[in-house]
Amino acid sequence: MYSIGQVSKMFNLPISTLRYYDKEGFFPYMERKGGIRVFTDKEIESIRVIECLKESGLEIKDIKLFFKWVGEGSSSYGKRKELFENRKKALEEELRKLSRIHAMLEFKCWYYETAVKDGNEDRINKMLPNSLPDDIQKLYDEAHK
Amino acid sequence: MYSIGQVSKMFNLPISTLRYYDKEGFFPYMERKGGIRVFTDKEIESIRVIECLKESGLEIKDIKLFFKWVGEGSSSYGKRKELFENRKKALEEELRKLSRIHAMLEFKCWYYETAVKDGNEDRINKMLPNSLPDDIQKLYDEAHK
DNA sequence: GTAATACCTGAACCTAACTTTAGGTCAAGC
DNA sequence: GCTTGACCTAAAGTTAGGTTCAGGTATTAC
Repeated sequence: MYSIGQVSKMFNLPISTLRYYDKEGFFPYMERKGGIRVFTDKEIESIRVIECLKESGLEIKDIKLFFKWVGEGSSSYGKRKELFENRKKALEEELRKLSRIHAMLEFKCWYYETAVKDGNEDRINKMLPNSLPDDIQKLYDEAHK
Repeated sequence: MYSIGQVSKMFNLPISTLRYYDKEGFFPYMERKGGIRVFTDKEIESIRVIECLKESGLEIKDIKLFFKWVGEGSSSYGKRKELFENRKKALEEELRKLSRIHAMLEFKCWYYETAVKDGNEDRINKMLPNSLPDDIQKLYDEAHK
C-alpha cells in the first residue's frame, strides 16, 4: 500500500497527474482512508497499463474506455484483446518510422562531421545524391525513400 | 519546382501546416512568384529535416534555432553537428523505452488471448508473476523491470 | 460572364493533457 | 499552540502546434 507521494516518486509522475488520472476514472477500485487515496499493486499495474497505452499513441479518452471495459468483466475480453493487438500494430508502424528518422540522424551526423573537417559542404555536395561512401549511402537512401 | 498543394500531397501535410512552417521561418530562401510560394528541392529537403527533428522530440522553437544556424553559414557547423548527435542519443533512448512498451503490448496480447480461451483470468493469475511460459515470462519481466 | 479551383493574409480559435491556484483538513514535532 | 509537511477539492489557467475563418486575388473551364 502506497501514498500518492510514494507512487509519484516511484513512476516519476507529478502528484497532480495521478489525481488527474483518478478523476478520469483510471483507478475504479481505489479506496480512501479518511479521504486519502490508498494505492495498491492493482493501481500500480493500472499505471503501467496507462503509460503503455499512452506511449502506444492512444488518447486519454480511449484509455478511459478501456477501463470501462475492465469494469464490464469477462464479456469484454475480446474487445480488450483487439485493442492491444491494434496498439501493437500501431507501435510497430511507429517503430518503422523512427528507424527511418534514425537513419536520417546518422546521415546528418556524418554530414556535419565531414563539414566540420572540410570547413565547407562542397565535397559532400559533389557526392550527393548517389556517390556517397557505401555505408552512408545506405543511410541516405533509407532516409529519403 | 512545386506549388504548396503539390508539396502538401507529397508529404501528406495540410497546406495550413506548410504556411505555418513558412511563417516560423523554416524556408528562409523560398521565393514567391506573384505572391505565390515556389517550393524547390531545397525546401523539400528542409521539410525532411523539420520532420526528422520533430520526430526526434525537438520543439518547434528549437527547430527555428537550427534554421537560424543554417543562415549563419560554416561557423555553425559545430553546433549543428552537436544538435544532431544529441537528437540521435535522445531518439535511441526513446527507442529503448518503446521496446519495453512493445514487450508490454505483446504480453497483454497473450494475456487476453488466454483470457478469451479460458473465459476467465484465473489460470493466468496463478502463473503471475513468476511461473509464466518461458517466452511470455521474458516479455513480462522486460515490461516490469 | 460566371463558376470552380488554387492560391494569399492576419487574426482568432482549438485541443489534449496536464498544472496551478486558492482554500482547507489532519498529524507530528517542538 | 504553532509550524511544517502531506494530503484533499473544484475550478481556472497553460502550452504547443497547429487549424479555421473572413475576406481577397488570379487563372482556367464552360
